[in-house]
Amino acid sequence: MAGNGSGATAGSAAQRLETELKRAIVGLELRPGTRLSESEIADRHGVSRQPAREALIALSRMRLVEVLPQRGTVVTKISVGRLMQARFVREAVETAVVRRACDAFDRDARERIDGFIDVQERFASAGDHDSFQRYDELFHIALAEGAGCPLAWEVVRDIKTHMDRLCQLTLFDAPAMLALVEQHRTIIRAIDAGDPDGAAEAMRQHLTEILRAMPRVEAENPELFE
Amino acid sequence: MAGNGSGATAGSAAQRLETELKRAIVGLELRPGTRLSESEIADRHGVSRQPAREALIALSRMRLVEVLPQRGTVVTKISVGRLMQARFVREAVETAVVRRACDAFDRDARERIDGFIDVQERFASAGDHDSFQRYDELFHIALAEGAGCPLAWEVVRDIKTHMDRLCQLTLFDAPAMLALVEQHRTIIRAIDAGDPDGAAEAMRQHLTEILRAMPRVEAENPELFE
DNA sequence: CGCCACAGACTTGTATGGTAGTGTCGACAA
DNA sequence: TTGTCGACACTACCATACAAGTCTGTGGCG
Repeated sequence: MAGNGSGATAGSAAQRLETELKRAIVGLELRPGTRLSESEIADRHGVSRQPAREALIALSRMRLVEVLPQRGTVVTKISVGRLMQARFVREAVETAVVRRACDAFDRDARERIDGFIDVQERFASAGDHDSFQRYDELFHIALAEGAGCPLAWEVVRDIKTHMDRLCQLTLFDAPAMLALVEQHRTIIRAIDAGDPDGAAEAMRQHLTEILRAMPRVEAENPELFE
Repeated sequence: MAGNGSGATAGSAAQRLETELKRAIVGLELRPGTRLSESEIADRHGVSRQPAREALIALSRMRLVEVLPQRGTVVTKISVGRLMQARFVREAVETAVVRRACDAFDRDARERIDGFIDVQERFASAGDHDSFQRYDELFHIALAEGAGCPLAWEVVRDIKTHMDRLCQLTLFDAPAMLALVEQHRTIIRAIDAGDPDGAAEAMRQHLTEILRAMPRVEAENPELFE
């Protein structure tokens, strides 16, 4: 209850550590290749080794870190190949979601989305990259929920995490972010119009756009890629 | 190396426990609603509570169990709604996979598949449900790998696990299993013919078929559903 | 007879000590 | 100089002990 300015104190220490480490990895405070250790993380966060261990195991499940038994744990490097596969899977799921959304879309979710887009547009104009990404996530969550398939979001979530890590390097400027917001609007317009093909195509372009800068980013930061 | 006849002794105790528990849950030896406990599992398998705990956490991530803090852990009941969503997501991913397979398909994987289907057909004729499912899994793995998207399988795997649990209740007879094998052949034929729409439609029907018995199964075993 | 309080036996969560395995670095011999 | 061997420091992994919360059953009271 005491105002958690930002560090949401989730239930268990393990979960808190997990979200905190995830944030740090996606935000590139922990750069790919960084060596971690249960003990160090535990000490640094003032908890025991057990929660730290469980957090690292969770992160290894979503391939944000790689734990090498009896050797150590490292932050996984960005893999172009895996990101291409990730985009492929995400495109398959999210285009299917928007297609379904054209048939039937939950009204509450539909209204929420308008608000999300508006707020996201403001953050985009302000160049607030982190808040922009937070509302981007809310948009895609509401899309899945509105289409009646929250499970789709659970599948997409981990994939999006990796894409977000790349986006941290892409350093979108305000116009680029505004363009992405406009793509969200295009998707929603197609859904409202009941145009499945148009919605799917808009989503496809949206996801393609996000990774377009990958070659440049890789050329500029080869040490972060594998 | 040394032939692991069946009880594949994976690396860590936690992982061994996880696969063993997963097998037991999918095989309905641990029925939905069963109460578990870290201590009991640890004792029963002759290890400490820690590996048992990690295994349960892993299973809770894929929603095979639900752990209620300070209260207990239960095997999740089968949810019709979630299974419908699961089919939706799986259909989205796997139809995309077969479409891509029509463009380019790895030759080694292609050859492996023929073998898988033949073996699976034999198990189907023999009415060996477990082995049938094992080769069904190998088929879908090879499909994803052959299409160059092993990540797609990782996404589908957990979903398929839940569908497999339902299939355990469906009690396919030999003709039904042979029909499913024939659907596999239809998918492959469409891929060989370079017919994306045909392949996708065949996959769609295949996945629809699997869940067709769900209403009957739910009516016969209401206590296993939520 | 019905209801409430309390005690005990559970549960998961956390902390800590000990173990086996791996890479590293330095001494030593060819 | 180079190749080899050995002690050491470090890791994740496992076992055990403790803490905190929840349900249950029971006994006393109204």
